[in-house]
Amino acid sequence: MRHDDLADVNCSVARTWAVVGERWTMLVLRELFRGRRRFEVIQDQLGLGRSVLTDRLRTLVEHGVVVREPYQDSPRRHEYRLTPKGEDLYPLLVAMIRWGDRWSTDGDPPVVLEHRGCGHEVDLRLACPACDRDLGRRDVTAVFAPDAW
Amino acid sequence: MRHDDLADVNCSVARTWAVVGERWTMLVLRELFRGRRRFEVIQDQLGLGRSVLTDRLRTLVEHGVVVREPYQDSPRRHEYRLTPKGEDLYPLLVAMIRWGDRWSTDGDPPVVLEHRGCGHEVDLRLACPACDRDLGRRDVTAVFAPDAW
DNA sequence: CAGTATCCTCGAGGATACTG
DNA sequence: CAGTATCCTCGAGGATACTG
Repeated sequence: MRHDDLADVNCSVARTWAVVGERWTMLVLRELFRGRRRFEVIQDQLGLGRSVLTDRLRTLVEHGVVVREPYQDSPRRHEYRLTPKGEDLYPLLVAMIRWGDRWSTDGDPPVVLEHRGCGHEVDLRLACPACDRDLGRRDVTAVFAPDAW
Repeated sequence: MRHDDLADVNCSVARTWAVVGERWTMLVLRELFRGRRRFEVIQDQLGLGRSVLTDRLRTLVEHGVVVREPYQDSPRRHEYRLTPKGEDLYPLLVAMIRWGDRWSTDGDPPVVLEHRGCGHEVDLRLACPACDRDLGRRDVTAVFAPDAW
């Protein structure tokens, strides 16, 4: 199965993977969440190939996760910003950061996500909006559609 | 940068990516979370190459995410199960499923995660354990270590 | 600065046959 | 059943030069 074919599969994991699963994509998104919006800044920070960055950004724009907008004329310059669909990837990014922080073996975590002001480390929780209760993994059932992969 | 080099970088996103970022890995984990533990079952379900599955499982074992355990003798057979470190990837999987469900354009979502019994769709929330409050993205500050990438 | 174009290499993964 | 071994192809990404 090719990478692009993942988008056509009836599986939420695979479809999300089709958008964010290519190499560098999550790192590019990390930069965008940090507020970095310029091609050159992101390329400098990550050190990936220029043509790769061009491709990743174009893919993100195609999927509606990022918009490319001019911020000056003559010469025309563009910047990249997250759409609401892109902002909604924040929990996914947080899940990755939290897991990496929790299980990386050596020393201090590279980044801590703090509740602004309060200073405590934020948590990611499974909850039921109806019962207004936190849930564990065993409290959750996955209900598959008949044609789900 | 090669895939394996991501593990050595001081970035929680990159380190997590070093474990789960290869193609098929998240799908293999999905199968394990569904309770499928046999090589043949997973290979049949996903249709990936046998040698690829061998490699992905070995990598997961090396990272301590999965254990390989005998479940019968003569002939010796093994099965794969998540360790606590692996179980802790559940929020990441849920984040992917929720995003895919929310933003995939066509028709019914392939899978819905329900609160067992209650039947409502579960939610993934950012919270502060100290204040016991739900947080939005703007309530969170990322504090980077001096040598963070 | 913000890209695009081109070239090159290496590795990823599919297919298949084989083993205990 | 649960893998390993081998072969082959294609694509991913690095490096570099070029453009407006």
